[in-house]
Amino acid sequence: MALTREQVVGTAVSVLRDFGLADLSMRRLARELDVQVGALYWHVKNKQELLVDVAAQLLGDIPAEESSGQGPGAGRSAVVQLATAIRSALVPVPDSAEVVQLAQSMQPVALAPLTSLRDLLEAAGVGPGRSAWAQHLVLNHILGSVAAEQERARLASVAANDPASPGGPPLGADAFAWGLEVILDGALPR
Amino acid sequence: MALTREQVVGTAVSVLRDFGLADLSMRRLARELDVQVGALYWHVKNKQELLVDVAAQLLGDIPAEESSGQGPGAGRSAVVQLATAIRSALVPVPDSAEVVQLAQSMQPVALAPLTSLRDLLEAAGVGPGRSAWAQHLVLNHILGSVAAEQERARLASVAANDPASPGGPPLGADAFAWGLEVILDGALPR
DNA sequence: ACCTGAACACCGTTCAAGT
DNA sequence: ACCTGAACACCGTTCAAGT
Repeated sequence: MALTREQVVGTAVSVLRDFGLADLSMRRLARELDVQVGALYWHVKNKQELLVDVAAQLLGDIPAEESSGQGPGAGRSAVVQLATAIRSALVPVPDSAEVVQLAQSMQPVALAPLTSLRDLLEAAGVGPGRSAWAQHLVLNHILGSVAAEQERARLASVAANDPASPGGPPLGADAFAWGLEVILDGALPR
Repeated sequence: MALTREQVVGTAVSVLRDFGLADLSMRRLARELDVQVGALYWHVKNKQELLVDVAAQLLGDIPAEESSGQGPGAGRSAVVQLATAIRSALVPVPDSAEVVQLAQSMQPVALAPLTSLRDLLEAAGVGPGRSAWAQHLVLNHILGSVAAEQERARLASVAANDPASPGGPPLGADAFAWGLEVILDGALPR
């Protein structure tokens, strides 16, 4: 049976999930699919385009809008919910922040949850001229937090039984939540 | 005359500045220095360690502390000043955000201006338990803004005379300043 | 339409051997 | 102490040729 683009993307996602971006090479992918490298280039233009699809799949399971009722603070809590969902989807996948950042810069509208984030921010009361800025502010916080947490995990697994702990205090879900509140406190009408 | 580590780092910085991270290979560096690749490894443990030094040099010219008087808002404006200085140092150097992020994750205390940023935030009134979180929040904003702006510049220079402008509204110094104010509004006592 | 085989032009890192 | 020469084990991408 013929190879499909979905198989290529799916295998790329699972290599990323299990081994990280450093191991996600076109040649490794071809080996995993029992195929020659050149075959991949019939289904995919190049590695960058493949990574855009990988990012889309990582964010694909996130509910699109989530209308969260009315009343004061409803818009704000919808933003918190979506941002937290994005973070949760990325945290378990190594180097996912890097992949999403690359995809976002190459195809600014290809990732639905990220444009949905901008809409929710606008609905929550950030000025219309500021919604793209606010979107980037929140997104940089998400991706930065995820990258930092994964880096910490990577160092911990390398250090293992190293008695000298690597300096920094633990960042995590609580640091992320705090930063998100700070941003929304400053960006939304109080 | 013998090659020095300073020469290696300095040449790496100038290749980064002129051609970007994709062109900053150990082999390219060796060619630029009229030397065999292996020679570099006598002066530098590996490429990652070299990039940490590159990041340090990029941030090296930034004034360390800048005591900005007393009175209300003095601490806050010192934070704004330092964050803006860091942004200004990185914006003209392609891929500098990536390099600094890598260096920061490998050697959390090696980059003086970044720890100085944390101290200023603490002095400006962010809770002592929150200063590391606030440092990361501001740093993610700086690096994310710089990366976005450089990516925009890269696309613009590739597109050149492409009539279809690439979607996103312009981000820049004003978007950065807005985001910084938002963060400080939320993080500092009002 | 879909894939193989093979090439092109690269990488980072190591290390015996030279001076 | 400092560097060369050469190798090892990789990369992404292209493309004639096969089926």
